[in-house]
Amino acid sequence: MNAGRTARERARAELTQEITEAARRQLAESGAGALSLRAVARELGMVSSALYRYFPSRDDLLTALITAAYDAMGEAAEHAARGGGTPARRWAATYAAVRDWARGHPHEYALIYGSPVPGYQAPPSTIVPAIRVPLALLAVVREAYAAGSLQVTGGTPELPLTPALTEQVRAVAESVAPELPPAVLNRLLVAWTQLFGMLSFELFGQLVGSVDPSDEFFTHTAAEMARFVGLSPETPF
Amino acid sequence: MNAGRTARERARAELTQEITEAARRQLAESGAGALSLRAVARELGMVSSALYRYFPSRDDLLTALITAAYDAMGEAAEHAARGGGTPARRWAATYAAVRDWARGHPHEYALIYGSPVPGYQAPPSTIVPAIRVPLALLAVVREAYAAGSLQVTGGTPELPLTPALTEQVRAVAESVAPELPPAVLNRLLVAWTQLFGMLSFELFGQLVGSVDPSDEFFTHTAAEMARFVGLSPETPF
DNA sequence: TGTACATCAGTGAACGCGCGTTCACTGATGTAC
DNA sequence: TGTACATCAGTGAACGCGCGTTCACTGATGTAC
Repeated sequence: MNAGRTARERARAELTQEITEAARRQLAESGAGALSLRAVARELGMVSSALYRYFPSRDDLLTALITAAYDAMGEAAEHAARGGGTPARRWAATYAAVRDWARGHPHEYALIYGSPVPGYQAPPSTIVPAIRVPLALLAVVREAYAAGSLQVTGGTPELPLTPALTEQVRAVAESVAPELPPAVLNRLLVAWTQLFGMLSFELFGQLVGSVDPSDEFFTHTAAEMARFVGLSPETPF
Repeated sequence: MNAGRTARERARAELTQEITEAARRQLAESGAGALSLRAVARELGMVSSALYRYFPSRDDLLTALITAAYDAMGEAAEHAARGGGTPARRWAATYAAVRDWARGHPHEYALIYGSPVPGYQAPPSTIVPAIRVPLALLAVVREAYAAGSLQVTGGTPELPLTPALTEQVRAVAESVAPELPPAVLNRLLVAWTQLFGMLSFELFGQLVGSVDPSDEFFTHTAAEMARFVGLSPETPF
């Protein structure tokens, strides 16, 4: 029987959760600058050394936060990508979901897409949550491709990939979308980097004085990028 | 005569320069985490309080660094944009110059394009240096447009801007390129955000496991984006 | 050219602060017989 | 079911560290007459 063991373990699991939550809250409210083991302990009414029962070091707490942030954004993206309508519509919805999450959680966004935290090295376990957003976009493209509605060169005459780039992109495709032509996956990578460049510029204040507020710019660019990767606005799914 | 005044003032100017340089060096070598008034003073063999004769606070030193970083990158971009060849070639050269600078100065890049520094608010004086890169790209496009070699919709069928977006973009155009159609400037904004999204992803480690190293991807995307804004690869300038 | 005074650069000590981490400890929870 | 022991959570004090900023000061550089 593990009822006894469970009591202690349940408490442990709960408190681990509470610590992560408090840290997330502090990150969300005051930014990475205010995030520290001691501050988290203070918020929970514990002594700072007690946290070491749950996280062996500050970096492990950071990893938990980073993972949680990627997962939250990834989930929002996946949910939107699974929504209804044409592929172009779902593509745009995914863009919007990512932006909404980012604007709602600017400090968490900065933690994962801003400057690397000094002295911190993200462990490999963060890779899987980190690619949920691009995989959600990829899923939309794959379904359009499977349905035969994808315009492989996105309406633009072909600009051929070099052999080396083709090889690199093919290696990526192998593990995530073997059926997709490299040119398509390459364009998806371009769109992916554009999306987060646009978002970072908006959130980090780089757009002040140009397209700010950037709702219109964002929506239009989402549509433009949908077509760039080959999702034609006219094609119903 | 101001020889006397000059002696003191020259010393002052020199030391101000030395402080900025030491700070820049420390930022470049150890990142923003290691940057502090005290560390800079230490490197110069001064006592930390002495720096207050030159910078009223840490934030003013930060501003000097941010301005210097923007200017260095902007100068590299402008130089490349003024180079020879077709507009598409100069466009690509500008992309390459920006990337080279960023890779050569990752911590300075992170300072200006990464997460905002906690508690720091950039003063308006940083705007002018901050837009040197996009203005360099814009200059290339403007010349192509003036020469009549610009394909206004970049080879793709038109995706019309909404009235609100047109208005916003036109307002930007007014101050930097009144003759350019909003659609063109809008695409330039897309390219601009893509460029820095791609760069940040490369430098901040987001591309690990996909197109990394990203030389090929970067070069190809530069060409693709040149066409996206309407610079046809075939058109000599 | 010389003297009296004002300006300024740099010193050194101190302020109050917060940080991550270690360590010996108390007391509660769980386990084995 | 009851007792003896082991495990674990949380405490509180302390470690050594670095930070930005203030302040009264010394001594050098510059200025006015």
